[in-house]
Amino acid sequence: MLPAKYSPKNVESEIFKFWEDNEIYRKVKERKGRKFYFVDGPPYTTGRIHLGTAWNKVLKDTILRYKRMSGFAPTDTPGWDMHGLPIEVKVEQELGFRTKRDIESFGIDKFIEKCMNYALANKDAMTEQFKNLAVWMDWDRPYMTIKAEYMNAAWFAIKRAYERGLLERKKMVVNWCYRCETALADAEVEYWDEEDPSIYVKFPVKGERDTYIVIWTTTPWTLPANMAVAVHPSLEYAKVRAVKNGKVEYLILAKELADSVLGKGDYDAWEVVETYLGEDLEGLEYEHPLAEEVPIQKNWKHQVFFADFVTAENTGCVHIAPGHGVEDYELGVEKGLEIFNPVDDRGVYTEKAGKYAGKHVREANDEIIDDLYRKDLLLAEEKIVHRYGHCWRCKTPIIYRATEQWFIKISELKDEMLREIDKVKWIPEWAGSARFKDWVSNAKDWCISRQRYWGIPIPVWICEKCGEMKVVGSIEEIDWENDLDLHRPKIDAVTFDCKCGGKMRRVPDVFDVWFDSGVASWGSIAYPLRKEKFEELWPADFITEGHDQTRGWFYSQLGTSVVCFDKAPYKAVLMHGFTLDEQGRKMSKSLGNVVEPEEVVSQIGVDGFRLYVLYSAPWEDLRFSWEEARNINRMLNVVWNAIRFAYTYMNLDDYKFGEKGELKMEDRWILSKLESFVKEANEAMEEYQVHRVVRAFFDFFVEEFSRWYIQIIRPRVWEERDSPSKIAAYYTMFRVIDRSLRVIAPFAPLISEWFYQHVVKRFRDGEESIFMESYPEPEEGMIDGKLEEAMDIAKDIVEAAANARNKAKRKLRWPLRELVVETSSEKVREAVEMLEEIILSQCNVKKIRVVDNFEKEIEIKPNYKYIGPLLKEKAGEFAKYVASLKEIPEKLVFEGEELDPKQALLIDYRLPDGYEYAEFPEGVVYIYKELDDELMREAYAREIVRRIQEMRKELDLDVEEFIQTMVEMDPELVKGWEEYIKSETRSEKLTFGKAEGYVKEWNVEGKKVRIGIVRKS
RNA sequence: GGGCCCGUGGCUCAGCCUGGUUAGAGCGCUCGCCUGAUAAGCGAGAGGUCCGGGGUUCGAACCCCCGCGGGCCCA
Repeated sequence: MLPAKYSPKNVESEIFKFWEDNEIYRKVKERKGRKFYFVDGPPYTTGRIHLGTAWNKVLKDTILRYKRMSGFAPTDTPGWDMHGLPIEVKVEQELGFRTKRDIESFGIDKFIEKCMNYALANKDAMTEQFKNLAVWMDWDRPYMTIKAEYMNAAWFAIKRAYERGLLERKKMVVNWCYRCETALADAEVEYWDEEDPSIYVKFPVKGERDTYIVIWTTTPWTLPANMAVAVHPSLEYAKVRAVKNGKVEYLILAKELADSVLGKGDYDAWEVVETYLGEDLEGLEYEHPLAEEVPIQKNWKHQVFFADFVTAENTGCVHIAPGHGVEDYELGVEKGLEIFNPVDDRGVYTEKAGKYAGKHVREANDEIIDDLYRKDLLLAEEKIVHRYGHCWRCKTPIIYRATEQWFIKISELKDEMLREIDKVKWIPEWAGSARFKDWVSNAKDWCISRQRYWGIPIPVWICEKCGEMKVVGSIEEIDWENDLDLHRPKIDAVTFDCKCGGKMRRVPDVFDVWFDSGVASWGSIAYPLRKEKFEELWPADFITEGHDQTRGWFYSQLGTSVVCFDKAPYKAVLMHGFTLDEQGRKMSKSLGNVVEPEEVVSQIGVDGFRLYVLYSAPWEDLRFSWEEARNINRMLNVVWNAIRFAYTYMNLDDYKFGEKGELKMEDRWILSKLESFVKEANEAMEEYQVHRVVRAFFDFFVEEFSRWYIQIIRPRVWEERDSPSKIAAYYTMFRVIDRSLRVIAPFAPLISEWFYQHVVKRFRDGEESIFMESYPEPEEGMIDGKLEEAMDIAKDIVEAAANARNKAKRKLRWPLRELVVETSSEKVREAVEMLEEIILSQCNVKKIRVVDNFEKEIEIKPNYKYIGPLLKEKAGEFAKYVASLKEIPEKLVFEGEELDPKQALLIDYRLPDGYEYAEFPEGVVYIYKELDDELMREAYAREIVRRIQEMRKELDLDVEEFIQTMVEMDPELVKGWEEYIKSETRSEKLTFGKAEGYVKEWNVEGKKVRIGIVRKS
């Protein structure tokens, strides 16, 4: 016997042990197969996986298992993204560090060692978590971004970029984290709402008394670096005469914005005195508002320029600080302005900032506002809540700073990248054609340098003396001791001799970690250090990641790959969603709505978890719901019970698969459904539509197989040994179970393997593991569309009959004389003919009849509500006329007036006595609800049988055990059904008299009946 | 301001690409049933302006346009 209840824990522990003891994964992997190059998007080694990571790997595992069963030998190397700020930040926290200086004094070598140990430990912890989700990947041989052979792949890429003129060092305004003291890529900036000052500042126009240009900013701290003001050339500007406390000022700003801006200041009145276009303003000079506080500003000329990026918002005059804004910078370069940046790496003003030197920019805001106020240059001050960028790791608000950085010139590669996107198969299609293309179209040059420690060192050496630059494209060009020793600070000690006689030293930067993972498609197979695999496999056949990777891994990979090979590194991309909480919010620690994968697994098991996440469309976000998750488990339990049912009898009879017996209609039907299901699964998998397989599985196995097929064949399995009909049922059930399990095995590997070992291999020879079996392909010859359609109709009829019984209050246990199907459909007629036996037994009726028109009587009554107001006093006469009607007239003419019969008449159908009806899609079903004596006796017999069965159960008798039964009742009530009762209940003897043994008193339809049973030992 | 996705009973979602019976499922609810899969299982019923408005079409949840609401990303 199989366990009565599905216990995920027992199944899991047994199968995990079985796999391990027998090295099943290794054996499966050794099998030959067609190539399928899958590249694992490396999760960052944070130490714990979350729901989304778990979903991601389960999705990958399912596809890999499917591919293996389908004759492929997919690559399944897991990857780990191990460098970068997140780990540095963690280690810094552990050590209590606050700045880079803490690291330097601690020692970079020791710091790097800590980072490495931390990353390795996290990797191990996460590996265990993934293994516990039954993810089969090559865990003993992962690719790691910290390995020399991997770092080499990044060096190779940067050398290619250099050779193609796509590597550039330039001063550029970048996202800067002053806590981490490094540049950040756009992909590393997270946006959320932040409250900032919103100030309107008056810049005094040179040589014109009391005249000002009005600008607006949310970053007062950038004012010390102001170098210019920008206006839009074709926007209309105004000089406004404004009066405050009797004092007159002239303010220059966009005309259409004047009222709203002046309204914010304390002006008593204002009027436009002059207007001009933006282009007329060019060259207008002004004095820096903080020239006294920042004396260096006195050295430079400040004037108005025009620029197209200016919009009619705020004041229409934009404060330009080329050292602190991307557009500002570009304008600055164009106009030959000083790229003035008085802020250091830590976000602290340098000496150049005069009065503010030594202050942190975030703290300086208030002081600057005060100074402006004191100088009467502050027109208005407000607060604003707006989206502002933050460092993705330490959450510090970023600032923009002009610094020297290394860039990949994406701007020159964009067209090629966009072309490559079109060649990739995207699932869903819009992931590529819309979302990704949009990102790439707007991409700027990629800043790949970081002023940090824990990363792949940028392999650029520069001569101290002559500035000559050398880009190293292979680790073989330098000495390295072991594969983990290419990190800082060791690499910093490597120098080259320059032609000029000087020493070449490495630039101190490390790579953006997105560059690390960007080279995964060849780094993971150690190219170019080793060539064979690359030549055989590249590019990847398939990758899958979440939609956040649009600007992450999908992008970084495409960029590096186009640089190196002019080609996309992947052929197909499945973009999956995010896991959200039940309300559709992001899961986050601060909201306290985080659900851990382990928590889910402990409640519903690994297979339950996997099926749950694979149940909905992968590209949709997944709102996690406990209710839904448990629901999956209930369905799995039905699967369990269905297989257990089949097993019980097949096992009892020692069935061996092969014998087919005589297939009946229901057998042929479910076998047809099985092949339709297999077909659907294959088609869906080819499109990576995993959810369709899971849904089809539950539909088929729970709905069709368990709830319908097994229901129908139940009596057949307790026929005598060797009955051809019973053998046919066994054959059918086995085939269904065997093939269904193999279809669903990639999704629910543990329970499938368990059944394979305990059930499938009990009745036929098999492989050592279900994962050495092949994935079923549909045998289309067995699909019988007509039969499937007929069964749908039969189901509808049975359902309607149940409905009618409900109305007539006749339980299913009570047999009924007749079922009439009224229909005009030939298909229904054929279906009834074909499947009569099934309908009869499922409806528990003796006879079924199909008619075009059931002999019912109609009663026609006038609709007084309608005719009353129309016919007034003639209504009574009309009623008489209606009473004479025998059938519904097509035309209704009364007293020369034509009436619409549909409105004027109410039709009542009266069924002949004793009938009840219910509708079904193709007609109406009628049952005859009265029971004659003969039917009553059968009904009683069934009632008695049911109660004896329950008593057997209470005594915990074996299914096969015989008993003696005594019933205290009038034997006439079940006359003619004695043998039936005996055989159904395995009673050797049935007597009507004093009950002995285990005795119970029952109330059967109002009659007291005492039943006694004695077990036959 | 721009791009993308989503909006279907109380809840979670299929269906939409490829227009065509009376729009489905599960959960929940109400009422029943079954009892040799049984601390399970099954059925029926109630419950839907398929976000709104236009358009195309003989016909629109589905295709097109314009809105509204939510989410993500970008400015």
